[in-house]
Amino acid sequence: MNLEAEDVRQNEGRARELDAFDRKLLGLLVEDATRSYAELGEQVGLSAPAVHERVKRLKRSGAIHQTAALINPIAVQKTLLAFVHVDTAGWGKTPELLGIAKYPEVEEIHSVAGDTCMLLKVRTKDSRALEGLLARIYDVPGVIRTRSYVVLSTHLERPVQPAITKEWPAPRLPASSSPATDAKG
Amino acid sequence: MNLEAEDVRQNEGRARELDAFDRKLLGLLVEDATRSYAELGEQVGLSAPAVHERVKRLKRSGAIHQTAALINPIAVQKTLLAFVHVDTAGWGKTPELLGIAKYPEVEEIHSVAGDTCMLLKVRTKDSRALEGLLARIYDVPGVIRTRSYVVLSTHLERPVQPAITKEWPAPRLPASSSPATDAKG
DNA sequence: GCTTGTGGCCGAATAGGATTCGGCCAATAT
DNA sequence: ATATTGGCCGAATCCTATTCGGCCACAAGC
Repeated sequence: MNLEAEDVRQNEGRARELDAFDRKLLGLLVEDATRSYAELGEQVGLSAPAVHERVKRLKRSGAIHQTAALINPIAVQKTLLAFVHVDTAGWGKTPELLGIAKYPEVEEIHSVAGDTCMLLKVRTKDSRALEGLLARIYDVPGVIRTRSYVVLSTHLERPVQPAITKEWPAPRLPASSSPATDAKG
Repeated sequence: MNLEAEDVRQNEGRARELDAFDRKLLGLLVEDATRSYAELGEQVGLSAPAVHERVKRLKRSGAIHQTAALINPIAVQKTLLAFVHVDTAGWGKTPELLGIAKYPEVEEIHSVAGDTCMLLKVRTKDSRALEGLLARIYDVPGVIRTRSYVVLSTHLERPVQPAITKEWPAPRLPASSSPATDAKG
């Protein structure tokens, strides 16, 4: 789908605040992006064209940056998940390390504060492959050491959720109240 | 052939090996699940109905377990990403901790091997909210301590990739000290 | 070797949802 | 009070998903 040349108004950053409708739509689409506009409209109380318009805007503004099929790691032979902490000598070694993004086993690369410099999420076929990947990481100049946390079992793994907890219960008090997750209209 | 049993056939675990077509389709769909079957077919060299059939099978078998809209955390006010390591007293404290999954800020919960018991990926509005969440975690009986790694910047973050590195390059040998193995001019 | 059964592909036809189009209404600016 | 803008709705259109026969290749059986 190409944009009309006439109105090249790229209001990319122009995303005005999301309202309750947008939040709900995001929630539904994160859960299942194959829903029809008609069904979405039914859920939130809008017509299909109105929903279409909003979703288009959410995509245009970047609020939705991708619609992806999430695949079962087991099905593609990736049975080992690990988080790897990487310590580097000095600072600014980041660009070097980014080269490992070319391996499809690497899913995340973050710079973190704390006693480690970079944090990786990697998913490999087996421990042998993890070893191979670690070897590549050590090959990067400036890498001092790594610490790997191999995942034994995953209890929860989901995409970014649009909902936000408004009120955090006061600690220490075994509160009997509900978590009070999201805002609604 | 019992036709009346058409769809009751839950060959969930029956996923026979994925062939090259399936792999390619998975790759394309992870990248962008909104592509039409016609386009997918063009890319991999099959007709639209054939692709449809395969994708349906991939979903049925669980290879594709969800089709989701991936949203920009900034757009939903979640600017803080952190990984939290949780140490618990004893073993089997897991079920208790799973209760925090009710907070939409919690994206992942894993049991890991290493010097920590559980590993969480959490995304909150700000450090204040992270504090609130940590408080909830500490409220869980058996939680000894936590260590949080706050992400300063994310360089890569993507869903599970179907591709697998077939051959890991041999690690580079430390240059000077190598004996007379195979070095030549 | 030849036949039968099965799985998977294709092109064509149908059904269903995405997208477009006017028109209407409310809130804001003039 | 009136003009303007943004956003919604129902109806119409267009495109894509989905279905339907039929064809072909491969494997097991005679």
